[in-house]
Amino acid sequence: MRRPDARPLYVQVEAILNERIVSGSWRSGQVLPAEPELAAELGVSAGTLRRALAGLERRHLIQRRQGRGTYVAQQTSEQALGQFFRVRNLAGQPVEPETLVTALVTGPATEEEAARLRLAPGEEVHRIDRSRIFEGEPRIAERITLPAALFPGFSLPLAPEQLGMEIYVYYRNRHGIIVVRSDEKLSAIAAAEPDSAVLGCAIGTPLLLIERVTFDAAGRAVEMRVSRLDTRAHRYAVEIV
Amino acid sequence: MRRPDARPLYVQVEAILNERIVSGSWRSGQVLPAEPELAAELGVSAGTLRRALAGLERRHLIQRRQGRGTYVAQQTSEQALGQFFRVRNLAGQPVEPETLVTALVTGPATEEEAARLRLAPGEEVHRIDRSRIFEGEPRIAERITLPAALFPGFSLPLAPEQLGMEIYVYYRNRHGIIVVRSDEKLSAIAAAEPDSAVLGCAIGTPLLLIERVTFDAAGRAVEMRVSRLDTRAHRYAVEIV
DNA sequence: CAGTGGTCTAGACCACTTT
DNA sequence: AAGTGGTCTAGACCACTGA
Repeated sequence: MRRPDARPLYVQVEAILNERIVSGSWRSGQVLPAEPELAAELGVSAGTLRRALAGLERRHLIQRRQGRGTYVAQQTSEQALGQFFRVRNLAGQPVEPETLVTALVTGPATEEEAARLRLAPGEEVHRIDRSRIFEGEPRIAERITLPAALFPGFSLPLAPEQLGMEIYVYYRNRHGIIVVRSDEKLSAIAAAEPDSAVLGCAIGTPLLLIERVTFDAAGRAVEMRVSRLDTRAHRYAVEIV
Repeated sequence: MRRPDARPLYVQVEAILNERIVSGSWRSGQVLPAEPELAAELGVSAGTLRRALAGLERRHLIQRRQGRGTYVAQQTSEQALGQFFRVRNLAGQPVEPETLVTALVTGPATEEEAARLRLAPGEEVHRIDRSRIFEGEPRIAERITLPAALFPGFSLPLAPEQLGMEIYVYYRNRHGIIVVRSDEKLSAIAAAEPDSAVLGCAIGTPLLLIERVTFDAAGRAVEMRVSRLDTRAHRYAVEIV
């Protein structure tokens, strides 16, 4: 293989395969060609291909299973990937909260949303407000903002109470959006009026504020999420993962 | 090489090298034997050895430099490793605070310290209280607890105001303590009296609380750190790294 | 059983650093 | 120039999966 490109071969191969996944040539859940076959097609040795695949696996873009094959990653649930903090109980077990979607609207991005998501002023976004409920008690108030251009038709099937976030994950898989990185910012704030209503806490209660922007394998900002956590009870531990 | 051990060879090799670093056979900053030499000594191929070295490098236990050699990792400053959150200003630049050590005492571990650090009841610990100062304003109040057994003679040169934490890093390197992992717990609390005095904020101000236990390459709990961050100003972003 | 990914080896050559 | 780690190849064999 001629190499005017200065990057190592395995890096180039990784980029090629990354592109196939991101562009949708290879769909979520699809099985890749066997290693010798792929190596022949790309004109590299098996070892070089394997090194590229290892990189993709480390970034959770593919899943390799001995004896079965290599698959494009599927993000079937929120805890698989794209969830960057986790709540555990004091025994150390992960706790899965219920989710209640309280609003789902589409409109032009605010100034802050546009800046964080790198959108042009006035571009449309979908906004999802939801609360997350632990043992019957709402502990997290959350707003998710998505660029409408990346999730076409997203807001049409409006039935927030029932659907939870399944459609969101579905759209992500359909549109080649595979989350690989997020920028996070932490702080503590006092609960204001709307938060206190959702979380059932007094105004002024200290809340853990997590502001997160998430990027996909193509480098696009695909989600902005602002979470307010009521950690009063100290029955749970919040960790960043 | 005979293999009653079920683990892959490269995993075994990695464990052997890990042990040499942890036990102090290879000191911090020391250069390792060249790859062909090491491979011959261990009776494995160069490829297998390189795979083991890659694992150690991923865990930051060694540093490889093309043309020069492979070195045991050196944790010369706190930001190198062993610091698990980072403060940035709004331009995204990392901000390095000043450090003021306010107390340095040695005594028996509290119940909580013993539990977190996995110590027997009554074992001695060193306790360091310090505040971290950004642009002249104290923003973090922090207590570091170290098992005295791992840091012998640590408290002897008592000059808290001047020394900062250099001695601590020095001791870590000397005693084969290389930090590789930490458990973290996040929450928000209201500032109590002592915090408000250190941080110069009103009682009740929301503070970001980070409780962290750090482990070294040998799996020992080597540090417990409780940090209270005043994020009021919102001139900084806190991220977990 | 055939087909897959996982391990391990041996050797050639390249790129970087220091003497 | 000599020595180091980095890349790339080719091929043998092992371990797992599913028909």
